[in-house]
Amino acid sequence: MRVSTRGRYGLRAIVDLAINQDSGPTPLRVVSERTKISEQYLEQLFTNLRKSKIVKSVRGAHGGYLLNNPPEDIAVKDVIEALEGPLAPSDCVLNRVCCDTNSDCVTHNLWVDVKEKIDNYLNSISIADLIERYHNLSN
Amino acid sequence: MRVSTRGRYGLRAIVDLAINQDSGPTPLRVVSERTKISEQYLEQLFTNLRKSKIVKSVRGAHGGYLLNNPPEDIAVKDVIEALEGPLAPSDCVLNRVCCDTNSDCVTHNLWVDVKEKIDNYLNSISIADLIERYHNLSN
DNA sequence: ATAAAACTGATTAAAATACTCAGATTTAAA
DNA sequence: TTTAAATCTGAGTATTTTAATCAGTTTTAT
Repeated sequence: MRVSTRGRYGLRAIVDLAINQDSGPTPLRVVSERTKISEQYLEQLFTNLRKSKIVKSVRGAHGGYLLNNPPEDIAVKDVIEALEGPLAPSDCVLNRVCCDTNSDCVTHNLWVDVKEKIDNYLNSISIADLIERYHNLSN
Repeated sequence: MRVSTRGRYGLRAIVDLAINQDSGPTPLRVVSERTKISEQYLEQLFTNLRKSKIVKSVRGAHGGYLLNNPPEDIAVKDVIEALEGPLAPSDCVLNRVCCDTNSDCVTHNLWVDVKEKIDNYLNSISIADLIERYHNLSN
């Protein structure tokens, strides 16, 4: 039940962008320095984030990435799904094929419910929430 | 965010045992026939289930496995943890090392909270619940 | 004795993950 | 108009994890 590095690193990168969004587009070189995530891996992740409209890019010199929406309007779930696809504790949650018994599976609805719980929670937390909660800890 | 086949198969096997618990110890050969899970893979899984006291074994001819507690008292979480270890969306939930930035990580508490949500839910559902809900569907 | 079963530990094949590499394209600024 | 900084693209690779098998040994009812 792990979230892969794609999702975890990508989320940290988006938080980094959010914290520094006032100073114009941020190049991945800078995100990489601050987060210690390799620039080339970030490039791969940002391809997905751009296609999912989480970020927009500015090409060429002095370019970089910007959040497409204010941090309050970006849910953690949006970021994770952009990078990993739909969350599924079991494949059967997506394709309905649970097991090889040719009967309805006793555990199918459990996995559907688990997905729903996680989806709801990750959808209820925004990037702004993450940053705010983090700041409150230091008080 | 997937539960591996260990957890998913193991859970189905435990449900199978629960449904047939009145007829004495069930050999894995029979569980294998009913669930279509390979007997050898089941053996591997039941080693963990026995060590975690979810099941008890009866060795020798006419032996097999029995649930160690009534299905009402076995939580789905117990079974999954026996087979996969503690659930952790990110390793940092278990070992506290989140990222390479040498500062507290903005996302750490998110993963702690996600673990807690899933743990609580899986702990609230018993094997008896699974079976009951399944039967209610067929009405 | 024999057969049925649990038990043990090693090994292997396949899939997923976590990256890196080698460039091509775009664009601000010197 | 060259240069450098950046995004963009698609492939390639090494590692790790997962899923499963294999080859036995031990226990016990009949």
